[in-house]
Amino acid sequence: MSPDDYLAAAERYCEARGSKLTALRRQVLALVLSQPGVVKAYQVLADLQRERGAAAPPTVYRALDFLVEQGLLHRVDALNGFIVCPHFECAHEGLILVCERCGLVEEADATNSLDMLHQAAAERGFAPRRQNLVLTGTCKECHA
Amino acid sequence: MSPDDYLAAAERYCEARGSKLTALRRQVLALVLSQPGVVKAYQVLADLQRERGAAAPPTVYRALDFLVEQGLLHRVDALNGFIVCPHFECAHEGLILVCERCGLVEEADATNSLDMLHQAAAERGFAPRRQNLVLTGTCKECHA
DNA sequence: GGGCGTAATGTTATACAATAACAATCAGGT
DNA sequence: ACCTGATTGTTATTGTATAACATTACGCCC
Ligand SMILES: [Zn+2]
Ligand SMILES: [Zn+2]
Ligand SMILES: [Zn+2]
Ligand SMILES: [Zn+2]
Repeated sequence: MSPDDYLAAAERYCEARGSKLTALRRQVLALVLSQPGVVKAYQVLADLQRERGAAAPPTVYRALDFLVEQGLLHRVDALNGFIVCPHFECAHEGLILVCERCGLVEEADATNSLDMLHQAAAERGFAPRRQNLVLTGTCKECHA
Repeated sequence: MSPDDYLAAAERYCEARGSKLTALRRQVLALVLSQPGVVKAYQVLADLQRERGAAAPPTVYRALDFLVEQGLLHRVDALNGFIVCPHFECAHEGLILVCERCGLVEEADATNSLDMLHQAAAERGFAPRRQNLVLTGTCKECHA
């Protein structure tokens, strides 16, 4: 899906769920889309400053928080960064794979596998609400 | 296991695997042990400064990195913090449960469940080396 | 013991990440 | 026009982590 298509789909998605994808938020989303892999907040900030002239950290953090809230982005704690969710429409549980050789970051839809984890948590009386699962290793391309 | 017993076991463990648990590293480990739940680097730094008079961030970060490397601590990315591993002796895959009500952080040994995740990753040609898995929710005590 | 190489620690400075607090603006409803 | 709540702007600060280089401690060979 091209960035433009993604943006259009995101518009419709927010419209449908009653949240407002404002010009600023849309611009931030476009900036994230314009880069491959994981994107850092301060990188977005720098890009935004190039396009707008002035911007401060809260501006970009608020927009990123909104986008994560809507499910358009996922935050990757292990990297202090964000990735675009390729299938925000359908409810899903994310599993993030990080290649330590080439830096590739991809999202695997591992909904089934995660049931096991939730079960393991439930055995200890723990009720999970959200998750942040990262596997670090080597991707397909980088296998020695 | 008491902190003293833990420290003694850690000594033997490092000895056995040929790594050096120096006085500084041992002191940092003791400081982490002295606190419940998740511990932040700058908290350890403050404690260390109280005991030693002077210390800088690299000192505590290097010690923490060593302890994580040895498997005595786990880093919890989602919290920018560290927890003591209660069973560093046996190889295991960690799953960290974080209660958003009371702040409790515990480690569940979910080795079996994780096979599924690794399998999901393998299907994409990805070879996981290490992981950081966090579930956020409510613990047994905090269920409304 | 003296010299040597490596690992560990000390020191200073800086980079990177995130939020607090408050002001100004915008958009929709009455 | 007026009110209200959401969004954005602005300034300042706090928190997290590492770079770069100096110094010290330790094991080993001679
Ligand atoms: Zn996703
Ligand atoms: Zn790779
Ligand atoms: Zn553990
Ligand atoms: Zn709790």
